Amino acid sequence: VTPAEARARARRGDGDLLRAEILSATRHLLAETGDEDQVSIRAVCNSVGVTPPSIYLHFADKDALIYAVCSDAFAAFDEVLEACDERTDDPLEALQLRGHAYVQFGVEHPEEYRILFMNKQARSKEHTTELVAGMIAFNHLVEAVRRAADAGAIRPVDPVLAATGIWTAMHGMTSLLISMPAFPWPDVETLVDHVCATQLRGLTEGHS
Amino acid sequence: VTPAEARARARRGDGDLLRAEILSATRHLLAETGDEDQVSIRAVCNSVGVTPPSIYLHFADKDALIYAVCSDAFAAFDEVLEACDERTDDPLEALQLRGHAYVQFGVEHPEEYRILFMNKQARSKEHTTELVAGMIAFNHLVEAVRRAADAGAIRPVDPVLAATGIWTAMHGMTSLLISMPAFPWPDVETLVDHVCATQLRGLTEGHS
DNA sequence: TGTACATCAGTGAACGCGCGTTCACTGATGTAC
DNA sequence: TGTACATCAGTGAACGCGCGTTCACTGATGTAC
Repeated sequence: VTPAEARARARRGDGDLLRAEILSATRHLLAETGDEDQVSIRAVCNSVGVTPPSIYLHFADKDALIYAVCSDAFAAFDEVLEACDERTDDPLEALQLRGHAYVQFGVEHPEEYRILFMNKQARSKEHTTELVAGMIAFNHLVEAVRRAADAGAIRPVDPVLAATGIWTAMHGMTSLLISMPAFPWPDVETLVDHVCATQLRGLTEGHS
Repeated sequence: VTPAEARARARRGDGDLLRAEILSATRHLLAETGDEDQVSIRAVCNSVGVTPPSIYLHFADKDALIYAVCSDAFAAFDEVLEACDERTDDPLEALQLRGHAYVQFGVEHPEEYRILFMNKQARSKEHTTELVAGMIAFNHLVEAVRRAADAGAIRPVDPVLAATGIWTAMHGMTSLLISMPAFPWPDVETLVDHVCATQLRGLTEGHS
């Protein structure tokens, strides 16, 4: 990736520069290889142009490195989703926009998405922190659903249950698009439109 | 697991007995550890009470072993889903039953489900075969949707698109229940009911 | 202005580990004569 | 009925690999006097 030689040693107070470079290289490796298993300490070092032990000057261990990447990704994800609320005044349309943005983010950052949501087991110690970040994003969706319910746009269902349903439906498309690229998918936009529309129609039916 | 000593060498024509034992041990290891990465050739051998090279008398390589397990799981999965059609005459209820059965299978066989649908990359050469098995199961769902449409139970949507939507919605619940056990899930039955009902109501709306 | 010294950002080499796989073999089982 | 032999189910030991991590170190950078 990055030529392994380019890097010069940082100046005295600038040790943290390497930290940023390591994070960026890890992100790029994840995106390029599309496989968390290929993102080894050694591969990251090689791409930064540095030796393995130097990682440990900046991260406690490999988990801490991966976690830092994911935590950034989670924040970016939540930001993208929250931005949807600014793009419309119609709470129903806002939910639809969120759906599209969700799937799009996953498809564009498949390996980060995989780590965030398709991970096996927990990322041990940091697990709780990661879950908290996830709960914040999830609660934003619950609020968006509540706004739709308050506006009378959908039936007065339990917003948490409805949000869970919407989330799982969006995740289903996203994760399968990532995992099974060989499946004869319909056009992605068409699929997302259909699922969002069906989901929202199902939440609206019997009402206004 | 199985005591590593119990096994006696097979009789002359009974070499295939070991094959069955290996498959069964692999399945149990997957279920118990809940982690494909922990299912190594060595772990399987240890659990069967046999040495590593003997695996290669029965399987070309590790991929072939894992593939054999998955292929069995896929067949069992499809069978469970198809059985739902026998349990009712109402095509809409049949779809609902399929949904419940789908999620239940995944939750009860998380690691097989993970390998079948949450796998990273393809399982190389066998990939095509696996995809074919998946397509057969998927086409069964398409037919179930078509029956519902023909009976007038849902709007005359494109059955492939509708089936894809249903599949992704069921997969979304299943895979997240597997990946994120720490999330404060609502009662699983309630969730599945809600998502199935919403999905089907969305497909019915505007129609009878 | 010059020099001794502490600090800091990294390095080089090695550790132990478990993995999939291969190779030459062993020894019980059944068969041919 | 007895024995030589081919076959088959497995073994024991080793291979090379890449991994995360640790340890003692180096040498440039800045600071104190």
